[in-house]
Amino acid sequence: MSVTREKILELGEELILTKGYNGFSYQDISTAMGIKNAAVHYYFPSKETLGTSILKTNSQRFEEMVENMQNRGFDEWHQLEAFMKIYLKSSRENKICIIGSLGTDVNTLSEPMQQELQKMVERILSWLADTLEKGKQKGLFQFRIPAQDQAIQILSSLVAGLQLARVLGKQAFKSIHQSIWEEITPSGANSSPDK
Amino acid sequence: MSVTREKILELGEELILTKGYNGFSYQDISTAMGIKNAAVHYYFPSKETLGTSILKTNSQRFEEMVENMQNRGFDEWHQLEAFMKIYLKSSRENKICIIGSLGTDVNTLSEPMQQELQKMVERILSWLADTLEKGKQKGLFQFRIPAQDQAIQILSSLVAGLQLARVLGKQAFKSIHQSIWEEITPSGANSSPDK
DNA sequence: TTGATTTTACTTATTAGTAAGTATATTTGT
DNA sequence: ACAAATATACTTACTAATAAGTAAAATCAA
Repeated sequence: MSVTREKILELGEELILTKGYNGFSYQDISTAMGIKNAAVHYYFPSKETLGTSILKTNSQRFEEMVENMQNRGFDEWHQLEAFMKIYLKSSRENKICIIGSLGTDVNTLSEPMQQELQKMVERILSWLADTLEKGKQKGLFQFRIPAQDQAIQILSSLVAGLQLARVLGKQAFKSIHQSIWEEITPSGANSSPDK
Repeated sequence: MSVTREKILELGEELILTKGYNGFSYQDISTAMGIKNAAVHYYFPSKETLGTSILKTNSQRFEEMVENMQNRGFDEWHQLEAFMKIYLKSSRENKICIIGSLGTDVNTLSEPMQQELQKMVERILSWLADTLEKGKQKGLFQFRIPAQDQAIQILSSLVAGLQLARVLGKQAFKSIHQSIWEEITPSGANSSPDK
């Protein structure tokens, strides 16, 4: 597709992750790209269509990652590691997660955006629960509560971890990242999460 | 103080928790109260002063709650229960936590607001870590990681739990609430968190 | 009547969004 | 092959609405 369109999507996403959905405008995008705001409207007639497209792009990226990992035969441990690495990268870049960002603004979003967001979160959670369950059966993970609950628990920690880290400093996220890993990894053994 | 001022603070807080800081305007407040927007500016000359006041009110409320509980001789278990009940109430009312809300918008906030937010989060975390540590020594709680890390872990779960619940439904928060309690409560024993 | 409170009536800036025009490719009919 | 038609990718130049914020006048309460 158009390189301009892709750049707008990219920038729009970055703005959601740094300033929040209601904290950025088409002007932010157009001036950053050296184009006019009407050009942004050309590709995305309304902010809602942009927001929905950004959500769909995210879902697609997630789907591709999962498919790719499964094709390459990643075990559940390495799949979870890859998932958590996304959040580590966000922390490094001082960004939050799109779920946490839009979770704050959800009441101000259009129905289509709300539905797209819900679909995305449900899909991630179902993959996460599934991965945890399978990994547990293989002895890669340990946890006592139902896999679905453990999945919600982990996702929450990651999502708010990034938000807290922006207030308290990056160490806060590192602590959360480590705690998650220590909790579900069989007693202290295993190789460290980072290689 | 003035009842109008108090009402503005209350409404402003509610708007932050439902629509986000960048998702509400002075118009929202004034029309809801049946006054003119200039009247809101009379009490809070700028949105920043309103935001900062809301944060300070929150901190104060937290401080009063803690002091009150300690005066009444609440043990650590009941103190944590009371703290978590704040979040249960928010979930019931479909509100998120001010930390999560402003955590999303932090980059668009003025320095004074950012600092006030940081102070508040640090204070809550230090109380939580302290309460967890003391409770652990009394055998009320169990956990393996450092109390400070456990505190961050719990706060993150609560904060994002509310955000996820708004997308997925209230059951999501209940699951998180229960998971936290199950994790730090000595093996299944103890009375249920809700009475 | 004095001070606190609130309204009236603005301003300035920014927002999302649009209508109409333009330059450059790309396609199509002959 | 060449011109006409058309689609693509924008810009120019707006609008209507809303944002935060202000100055001055009016009202109210002691």
